[in-house]
Amino acid sequence: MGILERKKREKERRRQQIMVAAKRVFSAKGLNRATMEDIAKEAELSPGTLYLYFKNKDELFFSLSLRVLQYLNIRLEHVLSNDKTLNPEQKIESLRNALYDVYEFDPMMLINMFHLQSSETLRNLSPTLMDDLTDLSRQSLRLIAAILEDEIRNGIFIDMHPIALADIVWAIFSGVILWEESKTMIDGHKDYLKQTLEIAFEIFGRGIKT
Amino acid sequence: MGILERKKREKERRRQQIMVAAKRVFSAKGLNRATMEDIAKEAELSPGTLYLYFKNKDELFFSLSLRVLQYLNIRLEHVLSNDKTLNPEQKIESLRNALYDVYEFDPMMLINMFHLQSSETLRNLSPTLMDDLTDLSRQSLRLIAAILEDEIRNGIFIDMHPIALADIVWAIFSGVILWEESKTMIDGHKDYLKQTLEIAFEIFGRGIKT
Amino acid sequence: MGILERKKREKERRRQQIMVAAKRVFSAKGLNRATMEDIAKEAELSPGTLYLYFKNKDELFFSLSLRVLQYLNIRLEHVLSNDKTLNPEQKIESLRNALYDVYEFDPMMLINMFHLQSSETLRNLSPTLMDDLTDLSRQSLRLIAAILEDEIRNGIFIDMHPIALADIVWAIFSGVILWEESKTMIDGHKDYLKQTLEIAFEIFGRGIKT
Amino acid sequence: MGILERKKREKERRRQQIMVAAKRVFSAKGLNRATMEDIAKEAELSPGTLYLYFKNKDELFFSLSLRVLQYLNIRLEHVLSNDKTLNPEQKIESLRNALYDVYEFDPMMLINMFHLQSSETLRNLSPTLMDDLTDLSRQSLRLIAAILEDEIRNGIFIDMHPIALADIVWAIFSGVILWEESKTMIDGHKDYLKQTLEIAFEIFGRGIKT
DNA sequence: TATGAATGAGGCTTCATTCAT
DNA sequence: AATGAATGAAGCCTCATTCAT
Repeated sequence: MGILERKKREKERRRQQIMVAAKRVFSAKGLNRATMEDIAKEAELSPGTLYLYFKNKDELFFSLSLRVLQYLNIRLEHVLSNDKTLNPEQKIESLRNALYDVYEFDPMMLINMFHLQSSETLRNLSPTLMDDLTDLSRQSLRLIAAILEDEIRNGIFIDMHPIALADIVWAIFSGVILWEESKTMIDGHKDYLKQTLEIAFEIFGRGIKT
Repeated sequence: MGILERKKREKERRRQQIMVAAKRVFSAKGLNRATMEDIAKEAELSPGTLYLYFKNKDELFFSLSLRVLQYLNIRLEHVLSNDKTLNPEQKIESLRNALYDVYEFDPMMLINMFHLQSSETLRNLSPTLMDDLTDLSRQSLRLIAAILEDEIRNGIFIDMHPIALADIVWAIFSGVILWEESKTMIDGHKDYLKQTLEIAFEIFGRGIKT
Repeated sequence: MGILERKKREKERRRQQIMVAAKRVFSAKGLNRATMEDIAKEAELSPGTLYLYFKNKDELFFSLSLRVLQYLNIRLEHVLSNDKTLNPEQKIESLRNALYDVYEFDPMMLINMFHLQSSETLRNLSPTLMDDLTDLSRQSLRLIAAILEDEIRNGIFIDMHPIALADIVWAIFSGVILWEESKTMIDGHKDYLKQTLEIAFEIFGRGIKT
Repeated sequence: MGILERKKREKERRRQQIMVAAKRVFSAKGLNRATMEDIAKEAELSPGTLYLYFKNKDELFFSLSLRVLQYLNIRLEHVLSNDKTLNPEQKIESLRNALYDVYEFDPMMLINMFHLQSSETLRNLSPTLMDDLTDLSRQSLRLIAAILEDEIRNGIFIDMHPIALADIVWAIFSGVILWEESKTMIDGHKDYLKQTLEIAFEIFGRGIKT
C-alpha cells in the first residue's frame, strides 16, 4: 500500500477531526451563531485550514447532516435485516429504538438538520452534496417503508402506500424531537423525550393496526 | 370620536403593513437571510421606519409568531366551546381541522416559528414579548389538553396526563408540517400535507382510544 | 404696542422654553448622546418645532453657551463697576465669587462649553452665532483684564500683560471646574469644588502679588 | 528567541500603527466625528482589521489615553526620584517641565482625555481598561502629592492635604492646556501655551510658599 | 499542507432633519 | 405655527473567505 493511500487516509482523518469540532460548535450555537473561527479553535486548527477540507461553511454543516443520515440508514438497514422474524409490535418497537439511537448519536445535529433542511435554502451547497443529501433522505424513507411493507401488504397495518406511512413515521419522529426541544423554552423540563417518543410510537403502533 | 382614535388606528394599520411585508420576506428567506432593508423595500418604506414600530429585527419576527399563536388559541377556544356535544372521533377531527386552519392561516410563519422557537435563542427579545410568547404557547397546550380531558377522565382515551397527550398532538402536528415542508427539497411534491395530517390524526385517533 | 411686538415676544418665550429643556438634556447626556427627540420631549414639543427656532442641533447647543457667556459678562461687569473701592485681595475675592456664581448658574453647560468649544469644531454653526460666541469670549477676557488692570499698572500685581493674566484666571477657573468634574470618575467625591476653587484662587491671589 | 517572539513583536507593531493613525484622526476630528473607517484609511488597513486589535472604538480611543497617562507617570516618577536634592522652587519647576513634556508628547490626546474622562461616560469600555485608566489617574495624583509632600510637611508650602495640592496642580495644568486650546477658536493664536504654563506655575509656586 | 492576519462586503441600527397635514 | 411620521445617510461592527508566507 502506497504513499498515496496513506495521504488519503490522513486527509480523511483530518476531515473527521474538523467535523467533530464543527458538530460540537454547531450544536452549541446553531448554524448562524457558530463562526468558522469557533470551529477552527475547537478543532485546534486555523480558519484557513477548514477551507482545505470543506468548500465553505454550509458545506461543512451539511456534511454533518450527511453523517447523521448515513448512520440512520445503517441502523434502518439493520432493523430491516433482522426484520423477518418479528411480529408487528416488535417491528414498530425496533423502528422506534433505531430512531431513538439516531437521536442519541447526535441529538443537536439531528435537530439542526430538521430545522435547516427545510427552511433557509442554502445557495452555496455544491450539487454533489445536495444530491447526496437528497439520495440519503429518500433512502431513509424507502427503508422505513420496506420495514413496514409486509404488514401493510398483509392487511395488518392500515391500508396506505408504504411511503406515506414512512412519511408519518418520520414526521412523528421529528415532531416529537423538535417539540421536546422547544419545550425547554417553555417549561424547563427536558429529558422526558424518550417517554414522549415511546408514547407517540405506542399510539402509532396501536393506530396503524386494523 | 376623534383624532386620537384615528391616529391609533392609522398606526396599527402601518404596523400591519410592515408585518405583512415582513411575513413575505421572512417566508421567502428565513429569519437570517432576510434583511431589514428587504423588508423595508417590500413594505415600500425606509429602513428607519421599521424601527418606529418594532424595536429590532427579532422583535419584528416574533411579533409575527405571536400573531399565529393568537390565532391558534382563538381556534382552539372555539373547538373547546363547541366541544360538549361531540363524540371522541369528532373531537379529534375538529382538533385536526383547527390545526390545519392555523397552518393555512400562515404556513411559513408557523414553520419559522417551529424552527426558531426551539433553536437559536434570541437575546434581543424584550421580556414582555418573550413572556407573551411563552404564555401563549402554554395556553395552547392547556387548551388542547382541555379539549381531550373529558375522554381521558372517562377512560375512553388511553390513560395519560392530559398535558402529555397535548404534547403528542402538538408534536405530531409540528412534525407533519415540518416534514412536509422539508420534503419539497427532496421530492418537489407539496400540498399533500393535508392528507398526511389526516392520516396522522387518523392514526392518532385510533391509537388513543382504548 | 402692536400685534407684531406680541408675536415677537411670544416667539422669544418659546425659544426660552426650548433652551431650558435643551439645557437639562444636554447636561444629563452631553452633546452627542442627547437627541433632538429627547429635547423635544423634555420641552413637550415635537421635534419639528425645534427647527422653527433653531437652525440645527449645534446651533441650539451653542445658543446655550451664549447664554452662559452673557451671564458671565454681566457678573464681571458688575464686579468691575464695584471695583474702584476694593483692595487687591477683595478684587480677587470678588472675581472668584463671580466666577463661582457663573458656575452655579449652569454648571453642566459651562462644562460642556469648555469641552466643546475647544475640540470638535462644529461645521453647522452659522457665522452669526459663531461671531457672537467669539465676541462674548473676548469680552469676558477683556473684563477680567480690566478688573485686574489697575493693580498691574500700579505694580501691585506681577508685571504681565493684563490679557495674559486674564488668561490665567480663566485657565485656572476652567481647570478647576473640569478637574473637579472628572474626579467623580476617580473618587466618587464631588461637591468640594468650591473649596478647590477657593484654594486655587488663594494661591492665585498670593502668587500674583509682588 | 524565535518565531513566537517575533509574532508578538509584529502584533505589537501593528497595534502601534493603528494607534498612531487613530491618534491623528481623533486629534483632527475628536472622538465622535472620527469614524472607524477614517482611522482604517489613515492606517492603510481595512476596518475589520482594527477590530483584531481593539474591541471597539471606545477601547481604541482610551488605549490612547492610557498611553498618555503611562508616559505621565513615568515622567512624574522620574521627577520624584531626582527630588531629594531640589529646593522648593526647583521642585515646582521640574514638575512644570514634566507636565509640559507630557503635553508635548501627545497634545491632542491629552486634551481629548481631559474632555472625555469627565463627560459622556462610555459604556463600551471593558472593565479592565476602565480600571487601568482609574488606577493610572490615581497614581498620577499620588505622585504629584509625593513630590510636594516634604515641603508641605516642613511648612514651606501652605498647609494643605497633599492630595488637595496635587488636585490644584492638576487643575491648573489641565485648565491652562484646555484654555489655550480653546482660544485658537477665538484668536487663532496658539503656541504660547508654554509661556502661559510657566506663568501659571510661577504664580502657583509663589502662592504655595508661606 | 497549514497558517492566521487581513479583508471588505454587508447587516443592523440611530437620529438629525424634512415636509405634508 | 405646530406636528410627528417618515426619511435615508452614515456609523459600528461581524465574519466568511482569501492569500502570502
